[in-house]
Amino acid sequence: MEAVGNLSRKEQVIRSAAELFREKGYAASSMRDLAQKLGIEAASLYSHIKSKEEILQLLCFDMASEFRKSLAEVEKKNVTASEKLRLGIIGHIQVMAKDLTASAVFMNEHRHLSQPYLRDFLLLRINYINRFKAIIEEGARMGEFKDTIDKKLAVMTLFSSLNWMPMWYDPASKIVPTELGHQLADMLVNGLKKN
Amino acid sequence: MEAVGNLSRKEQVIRSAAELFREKGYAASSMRDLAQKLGIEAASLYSHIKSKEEILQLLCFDMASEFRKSLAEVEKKNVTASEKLRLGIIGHIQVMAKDLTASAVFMNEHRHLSQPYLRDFLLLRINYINRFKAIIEEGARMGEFKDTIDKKLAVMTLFSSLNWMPMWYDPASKIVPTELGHQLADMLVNGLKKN
DNA sequence: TAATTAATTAAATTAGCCTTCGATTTCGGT
DNA sequence: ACCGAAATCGAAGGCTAATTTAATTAATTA
Repeated sequence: MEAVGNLSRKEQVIRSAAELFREKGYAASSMRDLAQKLGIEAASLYSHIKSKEEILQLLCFDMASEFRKSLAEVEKKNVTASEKLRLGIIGHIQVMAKDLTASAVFMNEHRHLSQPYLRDFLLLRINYINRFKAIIEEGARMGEFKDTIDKKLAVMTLFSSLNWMPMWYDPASKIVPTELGHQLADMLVNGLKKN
Repeated sequence: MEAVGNLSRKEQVIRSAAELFREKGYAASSMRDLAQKLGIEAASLYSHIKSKEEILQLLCFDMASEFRKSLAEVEKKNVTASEKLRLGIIGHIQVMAKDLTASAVFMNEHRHLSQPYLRDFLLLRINYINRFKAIIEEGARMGEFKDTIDKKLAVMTLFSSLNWMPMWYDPASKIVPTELGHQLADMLVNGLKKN
């Protein structure tokens, strides 16, 4: 078997699993459900993946890697904190938009990872959040943002807004991801700005 | 048995279940887990509740009812759209703060309701969202808010921010729910305002 | 064509699940 | 001390779960 058509069989399995996990949740999704989606028997899945959880691991850590790449690019730039925040938000949205299904799984199902994967995942996540928090703190120091606002509250509100996007955004909608990113950045960054 | 101490046995069951569902998710929580939390056998639970799902129903619809009550109060007031939105946000936060555990379950686990409960739940929810959307549209009409912003985007961003609060807010924190509501309302309403 | 590899399957394993049932214990009120 | 209701339990029924194993078919390579 080679990478026929577009997707290898393994990739097909993972993609179908992502859809299933998003719809029903990881714990409520059975390997039989998944097999049925692909028109094969549950046992056949195990030629392509090691376990149900391996699928979840691949989905979660691949998304995490994309997010980190995007943020690293933004951090390099030499711009104001407001602008850096804007770019970070737009980047985050674009990464999600590339795979809304995996994004939804990443966000809602990561807790079903077993140790030590769960711990690793949460460490990546807290690191990502803290880097956004650092940008907000810089903005406050530089006088761009109000300093009356609690920084943890600000960054958590930001991520809440971003992370729920895959739940309601319709890729067939008139508003394209880039435009969505800009509007979101407008709302969220302006909410932080002075005056 | 009467309403001894503070909580009836049934209320204890429901409260413990809420904690369990929040931690592990509904599908991954077993009735044995729940029984163990209470120091009894799984079979004993069925003297207090009809089924596992009944617990979820009670949690979800009780929260829904609280949210609706809060919003109805706000809608009565004769104030600007901005102020109405602020009050709506603060009310929503306060309802959640009264029971963070149930709020988290309400938000993340409602999809495991079976029909027709799921349908009813979603109808309540869309109604609630639309009433917030109406406030935002009023604000745009009255010139309080930018009209460049997509209304669906605005209201979804709002709810995303609000609904994730139970996931990160620490009730032992210095910032009290009322203050939290005010700060959140500041960030989110200012993000919508003109200029 | 023959050999090798990939993909699939049926069947079995092991384990857990929710729920029901009948019997038993607990306990406040009389 | 006794009654009745509430609470609990042990055992079992009936399912469904993830995964392993051994055997079979399909596809590719040489």
